Amino acid sequence: MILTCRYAPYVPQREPPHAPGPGSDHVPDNGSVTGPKQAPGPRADDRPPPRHRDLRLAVDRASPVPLYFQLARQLEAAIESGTLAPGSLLGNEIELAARLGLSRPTVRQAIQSLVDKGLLVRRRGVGTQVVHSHVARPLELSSLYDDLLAAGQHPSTRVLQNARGPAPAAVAAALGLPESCQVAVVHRLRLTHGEPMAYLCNYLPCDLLEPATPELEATGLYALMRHHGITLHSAEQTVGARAATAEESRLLAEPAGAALLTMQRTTYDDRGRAIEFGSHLYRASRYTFEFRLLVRA
Amino acid sequence: MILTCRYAPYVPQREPPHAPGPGSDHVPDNGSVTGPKQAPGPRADDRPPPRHRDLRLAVDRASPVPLYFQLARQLEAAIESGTLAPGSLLGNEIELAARLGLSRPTVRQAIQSLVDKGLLVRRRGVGTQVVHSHVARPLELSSLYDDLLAAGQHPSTRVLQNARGPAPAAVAAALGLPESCQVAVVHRLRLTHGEPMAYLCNYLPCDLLEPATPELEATGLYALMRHHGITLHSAEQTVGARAATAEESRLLAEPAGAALLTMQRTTYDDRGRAIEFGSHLYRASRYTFEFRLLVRA
DNA sequence: AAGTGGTCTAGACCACTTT
DNA sequence: AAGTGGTCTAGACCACTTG
Repeated sequence: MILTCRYAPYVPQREPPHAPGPGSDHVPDNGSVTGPKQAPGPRADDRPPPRHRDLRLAVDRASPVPLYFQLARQLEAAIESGTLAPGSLLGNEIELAARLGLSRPTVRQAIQSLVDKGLLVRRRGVGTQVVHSHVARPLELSSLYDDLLAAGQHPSTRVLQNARGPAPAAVAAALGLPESCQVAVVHRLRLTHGEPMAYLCNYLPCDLLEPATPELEATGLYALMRHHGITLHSAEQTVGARAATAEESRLLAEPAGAALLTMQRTTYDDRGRAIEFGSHLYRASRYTFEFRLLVRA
Repeated sequence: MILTCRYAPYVPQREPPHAPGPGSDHVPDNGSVTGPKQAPGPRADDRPPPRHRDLRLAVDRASPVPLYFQLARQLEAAIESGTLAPGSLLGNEIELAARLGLSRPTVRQAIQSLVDKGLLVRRRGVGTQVVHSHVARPLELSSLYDDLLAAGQHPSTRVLQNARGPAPAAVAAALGLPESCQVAVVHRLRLTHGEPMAYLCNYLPCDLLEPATPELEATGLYALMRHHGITLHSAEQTVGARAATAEESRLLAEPAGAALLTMQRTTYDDRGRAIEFGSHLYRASRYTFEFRLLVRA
């Protein structure tokens, strides 16, 4: 997962016509007292980076996969495998294009997609190089959903409630529905290895989808919605923390008043309709939320 | 802020040559029991969307600002102001290009940047339309850093410790430094309106920067690093929750054992060097973390 | 069948960085 | 001065959606 903070393409020096000059692209400021989870590679130094002209690259024009995407995948694989070492230069775009028999814009599109992923860095007058620390991979795959369904976690779902009812005011507002409109109300307990992990309350407009309990127990809500032909587009999330109530601590098998990680989310489809509002509680003792933040200067 | 979950461009139907087909692009599955913060616009229906050919657009070729960026800004302004109503179609790219005297790729670049921001949606065979709910704006600006420094919050910083010391094992690992290497250790209390808000512990390689206490009290750590010529590139963050220790609750003026929001972060510069590790504690009673998630199908 | 976006080409000029 | 990425053009063909 990539959290892009702000957009601001290169702009020549005279005239600062819009906000995003240097000094306005922030990454949040954080910190406390526990340890990180893994060591990146050895510390990078400032030796002149090696060049790579001998990379084996080839595209298949008969394939239905877009050329730029084929190239991007090969470069990504080379970076992951270490063939393209961190810090090495990619060789200029024109040469790369010539070697592959592609046009420069196509090569640029491939490279740009990797820059967007944080695997490459482009510097004008210098070249394109592989980011030194390649910690990108593990984090790309991590997400709350993946964490819950991850291999070896043996996730399961217990449906506590699945009914139709009037939307609470806050939910109606989030979904853009009239007050007290009927919605599908789903309360679930998500377990891993049979242990409770999260308590999930979701609300869905009932003209869109009323999930069946067996479906809910067999899969995640999003997979279910996709299966019903809904195209997810975006979501707005708020993460916080609070102490568990008596009932919550009972449900989640936590001590009374334990710290819980909270998340509220409104999800939209590709037409911009709100299709779901969720209010979730995670056991902080077993759960964290990881992501990667990219600063686009 | 935009959290992009996964990349996978359009791929023709035969042959699923790589992972990201439908069904592999997930948004995390969340939820709990409080209310959302604001109502989006009225619920979108399925009326045929209006067309917009009468939008006033013009680019200035004498300006140093890239043409695609000028266009993107104008479109964004039109969306925000409501001139381009949610759901309205943009008119096809060719026509738009002709009207502006631009080439199609340039217009596409402008549109793509707004699609990346989540303001527009493109559908093949249909057209480009404005996302129905335009809640994007407020969330774009929100970030932990912005929240703390936001207008009206009167943020301030109290430096509790600013010294050089050996890196704890976990910190050394995160920064890619040898065990017990000397690092700059900074402990700060961040206040808003004179009230404690967060307790921030940061570690920096001392060959990079040793911040002066007055600097730390006058500004944020990132602004300070940028001021010293460091180019931020990316960060990896982990968000969680736990109960406060006795000392933490005292520092943050919270009751004993209160739930705190935790965040750990490693920041990298544009050469991939780890330039900072932070471990932060936020008062959950006053602080949440908001972001937007875009699903790229 | 018509209209849309998705991809691709083969050039071009400019701005920035380094030597 | 040389080399790099940043931007831009004017076309082209294809795949998908809708009527």
